[in-house]
Amino acid sequence: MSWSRDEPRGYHHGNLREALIHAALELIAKKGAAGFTFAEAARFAGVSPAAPYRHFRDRDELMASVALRGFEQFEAALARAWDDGRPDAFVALERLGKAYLEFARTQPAYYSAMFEAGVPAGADPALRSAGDRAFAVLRGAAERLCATAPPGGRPPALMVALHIWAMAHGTASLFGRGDGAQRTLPIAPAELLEAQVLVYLRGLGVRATRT
Amino acid sequence: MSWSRDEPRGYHHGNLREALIHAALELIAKKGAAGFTFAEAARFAGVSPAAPYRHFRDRDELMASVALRGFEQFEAALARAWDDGRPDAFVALERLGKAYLEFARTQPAYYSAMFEAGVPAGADPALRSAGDRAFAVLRGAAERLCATAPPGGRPPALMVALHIWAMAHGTASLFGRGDGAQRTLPIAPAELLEAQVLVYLRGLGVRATRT
DNA sequence: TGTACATCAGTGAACGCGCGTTCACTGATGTAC
DNA sequence: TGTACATCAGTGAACGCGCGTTCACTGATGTAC
Repeated sequence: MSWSRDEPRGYHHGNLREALIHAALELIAKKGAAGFTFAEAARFAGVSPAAPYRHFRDRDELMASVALRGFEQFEAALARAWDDGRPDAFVALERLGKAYLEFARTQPAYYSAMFEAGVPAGADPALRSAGDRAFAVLRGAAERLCATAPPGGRPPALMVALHIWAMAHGTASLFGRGDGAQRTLPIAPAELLEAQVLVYLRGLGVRATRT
Repeated sequence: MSWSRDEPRGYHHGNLREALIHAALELIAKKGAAGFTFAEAARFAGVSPAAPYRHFRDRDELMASVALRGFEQFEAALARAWDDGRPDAFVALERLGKAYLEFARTQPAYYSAMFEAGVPAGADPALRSAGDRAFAVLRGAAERLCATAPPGGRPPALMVALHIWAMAHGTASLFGRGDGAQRTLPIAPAELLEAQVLVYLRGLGVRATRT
């Protein structure tokens, strides 16, 4: 980790924008999305309190950049897990669900910047489209699943995608966050989500090819 | 609304504790759980900044009281909707889902104090048990639903209750919050949740008696 | 290759502000007799 | 019924603090010639 202040550097930081985003992540992870200030991010990055203004209009813009970065990482993680539905859609979907929870658990700072910090999702077009791209992975998975249903009885893929999103997000934010303060369960969140999705798929009438 | 400062009053407020909780709600609703301060709550209630210390140790304790109150209201709303499973468990469950979303939509301040504001759910025993009582309504509903399944094929009620909670919470926090900043949908959140729960119940193998 | 200069990232000092918290106090309420 | 007194909710002034934001500045980088 080369973002903290102990690295020697010259007058110019070199990559302050990046460093501030990392500082924000670190601070959000440590103290929650609420307790993180512009000045503190500057201090963490080892620059004067005026320096961040060269890169972000204000705290909100920095927060939006964190959320944007988060959506990009999130999309990458989900796409990697989905792996274009290999070897089949059901196995891949299970990986997708696990990856969703894994992201929420290991990257709580990103996750709360994306979904909880009150960043206006619709306002910033870049942020919106990054969110859309992440959702597109779920959407693609839903389409593949729906295509396995008998013709005539195919559920609408968009609806299925939204349902899967709601199940994953609900499970993640109620039970699967990395930052403690959560309910304890007699079962791991990943298993809870997996069972839930299996029941749901059976209800949809698509057949899992798994044993 | 008799909690704001314009009401004349004597030296003693009479019900400052209550007024501060209402002030907190109002401010959370207006500016989010993050942007609400102890001093502002005092100002809103029309008392000096030192007065709240007679009733709450600090901002966190006030926040926890808001969450506690929220869980009580939430439990009442859910219990009212469930109405002990009348006329049958499936009709009552649909009402329950609608009531869940309705609460999240119309009481976003309570909802975020309960689930998002970082109030340590496990720490305060009163808070924890209020949360448990609210969950017990879902749990009871799940038991009634599971009882309609053929013996031998009954799913575990606790799991079903957690699944329903995750679906409702996921739908509410992604799509159904009253404070804007949310994704827009081609379908109302309540319908989305209803469809999701119906698919899920079919997957469980319990039969809806509805047409 | 060297020099002059434009650009711009980061400085550091300064400011006003509102917050959290404390303190000795004041005035209302209720209770003992 | 009236008086004395204990209790305690709320006052208001005060404090130190960190934040957000501005400003004229300084020093590093890179480019034109």
